[in-house]
Amino acid sequence: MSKDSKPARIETPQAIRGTQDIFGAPAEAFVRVVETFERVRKLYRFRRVEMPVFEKTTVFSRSLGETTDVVSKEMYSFEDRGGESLTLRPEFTAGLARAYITNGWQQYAPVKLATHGPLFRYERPQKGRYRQFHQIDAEIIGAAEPTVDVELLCMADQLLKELGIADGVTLTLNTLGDGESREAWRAALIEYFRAVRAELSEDSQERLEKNPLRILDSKDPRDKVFVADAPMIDDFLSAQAQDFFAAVTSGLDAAGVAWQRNAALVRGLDYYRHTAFEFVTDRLGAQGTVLGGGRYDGLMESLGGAPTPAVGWAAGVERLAMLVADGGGVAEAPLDVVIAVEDDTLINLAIKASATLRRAGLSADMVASGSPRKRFDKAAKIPASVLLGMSLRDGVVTFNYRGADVAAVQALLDPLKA
RNA sequence: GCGACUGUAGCUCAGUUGGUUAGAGCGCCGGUUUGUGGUACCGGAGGUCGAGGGUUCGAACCCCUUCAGUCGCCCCA
Repeated sequence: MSKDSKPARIETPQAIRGTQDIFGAPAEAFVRVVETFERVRKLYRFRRVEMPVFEKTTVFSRSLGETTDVVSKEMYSFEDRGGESLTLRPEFTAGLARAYITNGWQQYAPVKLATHGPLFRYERPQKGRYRQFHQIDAEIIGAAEPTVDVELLCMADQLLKELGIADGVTLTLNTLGDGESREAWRAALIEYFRAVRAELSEDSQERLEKNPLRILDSKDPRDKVFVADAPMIDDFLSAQAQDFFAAVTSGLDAAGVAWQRNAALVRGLDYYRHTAFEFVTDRLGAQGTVLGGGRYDGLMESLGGAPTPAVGWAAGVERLAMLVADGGGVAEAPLDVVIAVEDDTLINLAIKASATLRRAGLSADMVASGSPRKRFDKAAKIPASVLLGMSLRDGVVTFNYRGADVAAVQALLDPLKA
């Protein structure tokens, strides 16, 4: 096309902020995470669920609490043509709870569920945080026993080990107690921090009103001074709550799952009870949590269902994939055979050879473009077990094999020359 | 929403106190070695220096605005 007849240049649309196009080694790491999750989840007999990526907004707003920042600013909500407010799912749990209720999954209770896929949050992107991101998710719904908390954590622990990233990751564990324990603790915390209010950071002064438990994991040194001596949940636990937590920790010990107590680990939402946990690392910058979850016995009621105990966790696939990639990574699988087509008259023969190899279960690719004399060198740069140069010499089709163990390939392809 | 840093070729990046026609490596295209060869050599295409405005005789470089990216804060279901 001449310069004169070139059409006016169209501006290429940009990708949406916070979305990613994953390709090559990072994509391999991504599927490694998902495939490992699928394998491990079957070992624990978690049942696969496929869920819609959007729900009525109320599914999330009721479960999260109408007034929180999370609901008001950080969800992708829109109206459909009928004027109904819909939201791209920002988490799995609420949708699974809705499905449990609307589909009558009580009949399967206690039921172990596993799913994975994209989630959407309207946030400023940074390392390990995207607007469209992906999680793997496991929930056990309809069981109140600490045994299932242990099983769920055990599965998470095995997953991280099988991904080969357990070394730099530690399980931090806490209990929020039952409803009364939690309320008593919360009241004590408010009283304690109110007394020193003026000396807290600006952010924490606001947290005192909106979300006092969050002061406990403030990063500001002005807050940390007081956090160290803040009331601990342990002083407010009922006997039953103590027993529950003891059963979880002793179960983890029995399963050989290492854990660390973190008395400052909290959840912002009111429906969380008892077990709360995060697997954390210092290798991902500010985003230290690799996998997190807890027991949410109060959630079902907030969606209009019968009181139903449940516990679950979710983990960011991108964050796990980054750890997998940092720890040696995952290369794209090398080819079995690469064919350099050094003469254009041999292209159909090469196509036939490729098809033969692939039908025999061998991966094959061919280099058939550009200067014929450079194709061999180009093919030689592609990692493959066998390199086959196809050329025409004095009118004779010549196959030249290089690499380790060419015999099997030769046996398949040499007959094609005739 | 706030802050810091960064935008130069398809990719990774140079580019001096502002001064001729903006460079390198890799990649891509073509050629040389008439060859059993992952090496080497020669040549070529490809850039409105993110965009817009300003200062200046002159801007990739200085100033303003804007867009985008990265990292952090807030938030973290």
